[in-house]
Amino acid sequence: MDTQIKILSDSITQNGHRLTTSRQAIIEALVESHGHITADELAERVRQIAPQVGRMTVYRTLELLCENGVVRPIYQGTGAAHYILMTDGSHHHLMCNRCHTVIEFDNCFADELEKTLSKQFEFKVTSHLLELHGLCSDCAE
Amino acid sequence: MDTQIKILSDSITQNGHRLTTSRQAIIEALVESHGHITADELAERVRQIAPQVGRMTVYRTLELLCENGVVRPIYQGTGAAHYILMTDGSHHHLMCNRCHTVIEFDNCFADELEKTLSKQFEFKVTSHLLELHGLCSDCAE
DNA sequence: CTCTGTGCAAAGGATTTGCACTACG
DNA sequence: CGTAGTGCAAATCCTTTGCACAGAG
Repeated sequence: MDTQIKILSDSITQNGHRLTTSRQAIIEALVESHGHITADELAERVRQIAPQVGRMTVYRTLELLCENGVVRPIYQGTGAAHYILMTDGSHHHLMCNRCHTVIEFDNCFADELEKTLSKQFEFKVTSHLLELHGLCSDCAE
Repeated sequence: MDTQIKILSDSITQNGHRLTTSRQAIIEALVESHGHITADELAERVRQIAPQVGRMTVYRTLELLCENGVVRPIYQGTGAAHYILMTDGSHHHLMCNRCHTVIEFDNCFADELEKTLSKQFEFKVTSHLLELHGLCSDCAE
């Protein structure tokens, strides 16, 4: 089984919720999309593998995954929330302030910082999101 | 003049836009709020110092400031976007996945990373947002 | 004067809620 | 069996748009 699917599924069962077939389909479609997707777009994808799943279930499942800290909604341009996967415990991207292009990158320098802050604020840190903002080469003219 | 107000104001004029009295009032109210505020809440505050300013102008000014990279909308809990100030070139906070409490902290370790990535992706990085996620002491039970 | 910015009202979307029904454990 | 989950439709809330007017340069 795909590691990400397992992490997302486990986050649901570990919090005392049921892993229904609808939720499984949603998780599967979400992982396949690699994130950066809106709830509606995800609902669309889910319908292709499980036509009976309604938009509402997608919204509610995403909310649940957000609570579990394995997914995070962000503003990417305008309008609807885009959901990104936090299953690796971190997510890093560059975002253009003008055209809202997103470029993901890998970097894991914040592990130590997580520990320090966990103690300082009595906060159980489980993941982080690092967004760098600026202008892409096109928008910088 | 307050440094943050100056940075926000300059971001408007430097991009060829006008610094009207409405925009000045919005910027002033935004800085006073210290960010983490919704557009509607900000409009409310603005009305207290400049009653003629409409909600629309607040939305449009915030959008402008986002384009300029000095403000960033984030999902903080549910519903409306919360706007945070990026006037220092960075913003760091902890956010609880359950109750959405936010704790800000200071840290500037990402400067070098900004330079590296700027070159690697031909991206003019001007600011960053680091969000650590997890559970606050209350929600961890 | 000209063109950007503003305000209103209405439109357009996205998200949430209420409720009866289904199905997992 | 009982409770958590689902789906629909409606409601609600947030954001955007169209347009005529005001104000800055």
